[in-house]
Amino acid sequence: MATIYEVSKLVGVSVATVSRVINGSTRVSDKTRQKVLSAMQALDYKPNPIAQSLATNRSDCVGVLVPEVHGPVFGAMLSGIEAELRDAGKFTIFATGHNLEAKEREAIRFLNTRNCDALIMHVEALADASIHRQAHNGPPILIMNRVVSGLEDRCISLDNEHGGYIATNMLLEMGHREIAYISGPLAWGDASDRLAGHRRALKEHDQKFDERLVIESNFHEVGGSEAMEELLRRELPFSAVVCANDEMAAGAMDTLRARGMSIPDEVSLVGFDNAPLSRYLYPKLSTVNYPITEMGRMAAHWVLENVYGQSGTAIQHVFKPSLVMRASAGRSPN
Amino acid sequence: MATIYEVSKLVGVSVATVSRVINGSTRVSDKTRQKVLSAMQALDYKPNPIAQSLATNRSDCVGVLVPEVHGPVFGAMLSGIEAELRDAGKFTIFATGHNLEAKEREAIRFLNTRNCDALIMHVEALADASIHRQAHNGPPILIMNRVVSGLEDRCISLDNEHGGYIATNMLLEMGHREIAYISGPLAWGDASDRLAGHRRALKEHDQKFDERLVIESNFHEVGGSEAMEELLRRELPFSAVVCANDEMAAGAMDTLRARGMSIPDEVSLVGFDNAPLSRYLYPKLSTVNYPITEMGRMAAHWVLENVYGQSGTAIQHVFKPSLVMRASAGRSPN
DNA sequence: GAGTATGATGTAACCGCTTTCACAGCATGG
DNA sequence: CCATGCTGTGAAAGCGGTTACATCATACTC
Repeated sequence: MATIYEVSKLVGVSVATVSRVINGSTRVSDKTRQKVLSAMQALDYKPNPIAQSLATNRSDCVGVLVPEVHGPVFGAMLSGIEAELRDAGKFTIFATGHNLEAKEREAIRFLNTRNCDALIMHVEALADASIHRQAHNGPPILIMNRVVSGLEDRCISLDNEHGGYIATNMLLEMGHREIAYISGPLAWGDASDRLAGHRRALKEHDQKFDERLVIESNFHEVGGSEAMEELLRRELPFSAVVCANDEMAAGAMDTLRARGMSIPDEVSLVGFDNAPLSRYLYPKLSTVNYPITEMGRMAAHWVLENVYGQSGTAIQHVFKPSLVMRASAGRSPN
Repeated sequence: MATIYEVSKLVGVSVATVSRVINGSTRVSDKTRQKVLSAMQALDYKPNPIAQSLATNRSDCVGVLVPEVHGPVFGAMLSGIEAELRDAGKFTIFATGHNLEAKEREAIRFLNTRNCDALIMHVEALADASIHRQAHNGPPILIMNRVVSGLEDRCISLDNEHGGYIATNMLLEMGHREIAYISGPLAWGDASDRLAGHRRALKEHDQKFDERLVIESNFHEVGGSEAMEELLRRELPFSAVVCANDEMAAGAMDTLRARGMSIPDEVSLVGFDNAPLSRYLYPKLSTVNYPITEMGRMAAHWVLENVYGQSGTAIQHVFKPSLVMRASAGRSPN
């Protein structure tokens, strides 16, 4: 690889001048700039990004911390981030945290050693305090799907309460009255917000909330399946079930089918996330769309603006979910 | 951040000695090493990886080029690669190529500018010649899911022919005789290899191959759906269908259901990939497992061994797919 | 005990680029 | 005609490490 010295030698100027051309500094005469540019071309010169990083203390790398790479949500998020950053010539480097505090902490340390210019993180287990610490010591951070108080302007999240609301509201408007709810772990903000939305919808329709129709589960397929079994065991009437994510809805659907219950004729089912799997279920799952790819793009935008000083669109911190109607939810049989 | 100079000053040795301690060189006395280590600890010193890269001409970054991040296959692959590399302290940085030649080329150039120590790439559109060129000019490369002649030792791939064989073989052993086949684009090696396996199985069971029972489609759900419609339109008898991937099987399943045909009682269905969606379909899809995560891990292993000189397991270049029996395939009704 | 191999450490060049500061040359204004 | 202010450029000092080579004890050989 040619170096900046060879370019400067070929043109007969100093490396400083070549550097100025590379970085688009205005303080170079047009004639010199042209000569430098053609020399760069002739030598097929490309600045060494490592050396640039060392000199400028920037790495052009953005670290992304996700629970998992595969899986519907995070893959889509990474995808949005990468697309946006690459357009801007920045590199995405990622690590997985598996929703375990130790792993998340370790992943952050790992990314920190790389001198990332910014960190975009989706952490579940890490305490707010740790996030604050990272925010104050390390590079700028952006937090996905979580609102950390005191760092609201660093958070990009979904209005989960609204999502829970529109799911239940739709069912109510279709005539359902007894609506069961399979929740995620209520210690997690998104799960409890979704449930809160559900409760608000009930309240607005003057339906009283019955705790016995709520099962706290784990966001996994098997959990959804077991939760549905538990619901049936309780022998309370219900004509619809809201699941706090699509995977649990898939499990619930399995259980209902095993019992020979028809969806949506006997029981309507609504999921949350609009994950790819929701389209493959039978019947296709009505669900709440989680615009995770756009949220990823937005995160990248934030970084481009606030870290790399590129001006762009206004930042949207809170995204609104919307309903996706498919076959699994219908009018109440009553 | 503390630098190596501060450490050396605190201990009263030269930076060379500190560097030797960092890099585990043996030529340091135990006493000195201890002093240096505790000074490093005291100052919370971490070597600057950028500076190390500049000095050693290594970046500790491995570039990964995938068609997409989301989607079942590539997410899982990335996942395997990342897990393995991170354990070794190496960074994964990725770019997407979208199976378009221009994008793939551009992604490689992009990764090249980052001085990756190695490239792991899953490219579909790029011609063999371009791959050879990259192999000879850039950093070491590893090619996933494709066998490039002359670079066989740089390829990690699935025995697609075998996969096609076991799918059809299983159906034959269950008594099926007329077996239709929905293929991917035959211009792609994996698609044509799978079909070849199908034909070999037929031949070994003395069944003649009927071209009219084969539809070339596009690996997408809608394509599978349309292909199934076309098959039905041809009004040839068949009791089973092999689909060259799970997505097309999902589409085919939709069509069959829309026609009121029961699976597997009237038609058995087999997919390929063992993608997550295969478990969500109803009935759950019998399919051929594609051990993509392990293949990703293996790719990472190769890099660790051949680029970073870590010794490890033997490299397996060709992976064997295996059958995953679920509900969508049963005995022939005849 | 002189000669020599060996092991621990220091010196300084180097990796490729950025950036501060100095300075020459030239136009401007009084 | 001289002080002044710009412009374009170069010299050189970093950025934070690694490493070839030199140096100096020390241990070993005979």
